[in-house]
Amino acid sequence: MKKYEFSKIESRWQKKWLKDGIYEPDLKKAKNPFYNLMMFPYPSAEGLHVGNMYAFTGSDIYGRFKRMNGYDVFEPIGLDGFGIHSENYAMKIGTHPIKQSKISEKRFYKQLEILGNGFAWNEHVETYDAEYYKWTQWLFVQMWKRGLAYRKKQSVNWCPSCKTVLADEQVIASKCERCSSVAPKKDLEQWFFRITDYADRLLHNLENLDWSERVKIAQKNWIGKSEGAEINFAVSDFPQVIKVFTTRPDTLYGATYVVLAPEHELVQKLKTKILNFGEVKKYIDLTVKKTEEERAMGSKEKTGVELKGVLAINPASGDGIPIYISDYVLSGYGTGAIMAVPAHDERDFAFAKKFKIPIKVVIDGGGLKPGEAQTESFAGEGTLVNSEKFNGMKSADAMWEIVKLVGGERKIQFRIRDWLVSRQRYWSPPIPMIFCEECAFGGIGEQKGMPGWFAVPEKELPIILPNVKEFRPEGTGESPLASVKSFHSAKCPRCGSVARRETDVSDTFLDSAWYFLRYPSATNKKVAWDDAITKKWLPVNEYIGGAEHSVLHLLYSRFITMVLSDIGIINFEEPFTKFRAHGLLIKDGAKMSKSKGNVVNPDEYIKRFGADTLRTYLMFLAPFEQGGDFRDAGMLGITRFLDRVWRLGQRVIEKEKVAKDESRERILHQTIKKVTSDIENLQYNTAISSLMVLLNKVEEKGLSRKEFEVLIKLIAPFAPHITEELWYELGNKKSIHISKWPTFEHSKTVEDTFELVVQINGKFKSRITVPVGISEADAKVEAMKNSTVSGILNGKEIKKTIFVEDRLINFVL
RNA sequence: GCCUGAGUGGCGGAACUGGUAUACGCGCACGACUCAAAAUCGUGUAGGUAAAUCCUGUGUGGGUUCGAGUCCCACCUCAGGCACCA
Repeated sequence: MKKYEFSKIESRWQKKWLKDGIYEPDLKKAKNPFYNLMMFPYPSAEGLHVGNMYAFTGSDIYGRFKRMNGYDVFEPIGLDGFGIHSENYAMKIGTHPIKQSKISEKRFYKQLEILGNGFAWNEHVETYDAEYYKWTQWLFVQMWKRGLAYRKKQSVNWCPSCKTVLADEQVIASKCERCSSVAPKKDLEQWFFRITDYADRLLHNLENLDWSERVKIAQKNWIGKSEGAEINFAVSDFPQVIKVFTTRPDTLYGATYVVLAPEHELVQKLKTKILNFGEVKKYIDLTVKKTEEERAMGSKEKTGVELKGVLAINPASGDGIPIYISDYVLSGYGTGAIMAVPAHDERDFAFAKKFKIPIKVVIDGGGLKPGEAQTESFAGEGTLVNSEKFNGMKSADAMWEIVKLVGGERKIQFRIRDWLVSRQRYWSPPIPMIFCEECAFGGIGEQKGMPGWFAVPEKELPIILPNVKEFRPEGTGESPLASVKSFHSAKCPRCGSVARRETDVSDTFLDSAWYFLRYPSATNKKVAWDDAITKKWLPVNEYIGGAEHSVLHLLYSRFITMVLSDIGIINFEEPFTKFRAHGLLIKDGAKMSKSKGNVVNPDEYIKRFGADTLRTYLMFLAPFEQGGDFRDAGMLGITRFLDRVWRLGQRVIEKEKVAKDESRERILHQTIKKVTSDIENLQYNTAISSLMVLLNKVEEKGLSRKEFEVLIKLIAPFAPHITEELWYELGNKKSIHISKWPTFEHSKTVEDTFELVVQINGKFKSRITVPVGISEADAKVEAMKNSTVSGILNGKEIKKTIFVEDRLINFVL
C-alpha cells in the first residue's frame, strides 16, 4: 500500500495546476463567469499568518465548489501594499519602503502559493505598482472633475504618532485605528470626497444587498440618518435667528433654553451684546484646547456658560429663554445649536439641573406627571400637555403640526461626514493636483470655489512617487514630499506658469476602493478596466472578508462604485452583490497579535501536517462566519481523517471487491445533499463532519470506484491535493477540480423506514421502527405493541394524541 | 447608555419549521495487535448511580405549549460596534 506523503504530493500538484492553468478562466470568453473575491491582504513583513489563511481558505473552498458546479471561477490575488502600515514597518526596520515592498511581496506570494488556493495568478495586482496607482490617481481626477473632490480648512483628526490626518472612519473611540494614539482635532486644510452627497443612497441600497446582517447594521449606524425639523429661534434685539435641528418638535413647548456649540459663528456676532463675554471667551478657549478625547470621554459632567444679556424666543410659547454655550453640543452635527428640552432629554436634564434652569413637562408618559418635582427625564413619546392648543394630542400627530405653526422645515440629518482623503505621508499615491498662484490670483480654477487648482492632465499620469531618501513624516502638517523640490515644482496646466504640485498623498483606502475593478483587466495597461470584461465579470458575485472593514473599505468601495456608475463608466452601482464576513481566528482565547506572542505562522504547520490538513482543520474548528480558537490538538482529528481516506483510496485502487448495497447508496446521496447545501451556506464545519460520518459508515466494507470518486469530489474543495492525487491514481486524466460536482437524487436519500419517537406527556419513552409515511392510526397501533409504552398506558385514558408525520407520536394522559 | 451577536459535556462545537439534547472531532478510560511502545483498530464517555426505557440537565428566574436549547417577559455574563448625533 502506497504511503501518503503530503509534502511531495502538495508541491507536485501546485506546480502542475500552475502549468495547466486550471484556475485561469478565459476572461474574454467565459460563458459562466463567477467572480469569487477575498479581501486582498496588506503584506505585513512578518508574513502571512494563520488568520489570513483562515479567510483565504474559506473563500477558496467556495470558489472551488463553484468551479466544480460549472462556473468559470475567477479568484484573483494581490497586495494592498501601499499605506501607513507598510510604511511604519519599513521605518521600523530601517529599509526603504520601495525596497521593503519587494521583499514582502516575494515572501507573501511564496506563502500564498503553498496554501493550495485556486488563484488566478496572471491577474495579480499590487497597489504600489505604478501601473496600478496610475489609475488610482486617474480616479482622483474623475472625482475632481465631477466636483466630488474638494479642499477645505476644517477641524480634522490628527494622529501625532503617525503624523498625519485621518478620516473619521479611521478614528476609533478618539484613537488612531493604526497605532491607538489619541487623535485630537486640528484645524487644517485638507482634501475631501463628498461621500455625504451619497449618504441617502448608501443607506437605501443596503436594503437590497445580500450581505452579512451585522455589516449592514454597522453601515446603517455609521451613516446615521435621523429625520426631524429645523426650527428658527429669534434672538432678542438681533436680526439673525438661531437655527436648531430637532427630532422631537412635539416637545417644542418644553424648550426652556437654547445651547450653541462653542464654535458657533453667532457667538462672535453677538460679542458686543453679551455682558459676560470675557467669561464666554474663556470657556471657548478652554474647549478648543481640550482634545477630542477629553471632550468625549471626560466626565459627562456638563459644563457651559450662559450668554448674559441676550435671550432666544421660543417660537411656540413666545417665551424669552436663556442661551448657553456648551461643549455637549457639537459644531459638526446639525446646525451646531439645539433647543434644550430638559424634561424630555437626558442630557438637557442634567444640564438644566446643574444650571438651575426650569424644567417644563410637555409630554405625559412614563409615569411622569406635570407639576411634580422632576428626578429624571422622559424621552419617550406620549400625550402632549402644557402645549396650548396641542394638549391632548399624541406626539406623532402633534409633531408636524407644531413645525407648521412655527414655520419650521422638515429636515434629514446624517451623522456621516465627508471622507478626508489626503495624508501627510510618503508611501501612497501622490494626489495628482497642481496649484497655480497666478491663476489663483486671477480667481481662475477648474472647479467652483477652488481658484488656482488644476488636475494633472490624464496623459501625464502616473505622477510617480519619487524614490527619496528621507521618507519619514515630519509632523509639520506637510508630506515628506514637500521638501523634494524636483517633485513639487510643476507647470500650471492652464497658463504654464511655475506652479506647485500637491505634495500630500491619498488615503490607502482609495487604493482598495476600486481594486476589484482592476483585477479582471489587470493585464491591460491601456485602460483602468476593460468595458467588455467588466460587464462580464462585475459586480463581484461572492465577496468574503473581515467585519472590521464594515465602515471603512466596504463603505468607500460602495461610494466610489456609485460615483463611477453616475459618471456612466460602469453599469452597476453596488460592487459586491453578496458579502459575507468571516469570523476571527483566535488563539488561547485572545486575538492573535505580535505583542501577545500568540501569532501562528502557517508555514510550520504546513510543513508538519500539510496544507490539506491545515485547511480542513481551520474549516472544521468552528463555523466560518463565527470564527474560533486555534488549537494544535485539533489537527490530529483531521490528520486521521485524511489518512483514512487515503487508505480507503488505496483499497479502491487495488480493486477491492465491494458488493452493491442500498443503504450505502443512501448515505452517499444524503451526504452529497448535506455537503452541497452546507458549502453554499459557508457552513464548512458541518460539511466536514458529515463527510466524517460517511467515512465512518462505509470504511469497513469499502466503496466501489464510482462511489469513492464521489467521496473525494466532496472533499476536494477542502483538501485539494490529496484528492487530486487519488483522482489521478484512479486513472483520471483531467483535474478533479474541474470535474463535475456530484448530484444527488432525492428518492435515493429517503429511507423506507424510520424510527418513530413515542412520547407520553411530551416525554420521550421509546422509539419504534416503522415504514415512512405511516398513518396516525397505524402508528398508534404499532406504538401500543411496544412493551414500555403499553406498560405505562395500561388502562389509562388517553386524552389526546399528537402525531407529527414521520417524526413522533405523543400520548397525552 | 444604545445597537448587534452569543452563553449547550473535561474541551472545539452539532441540533431542520418548537418534536429523541450533546452529531462530528479532541481528550480520557478500557480492550485488540505487539516482547514492548508508537501508530492503527474496537468499545465506552452529561450528571445522579453498580445499572436501567428511573430522576436531573442547554447562563438565571418566570411564562406559553401535549412538548422549549429553539418562542415570549425579566435579569446576569461575555464578545463586537456606536457613543453628549439633539
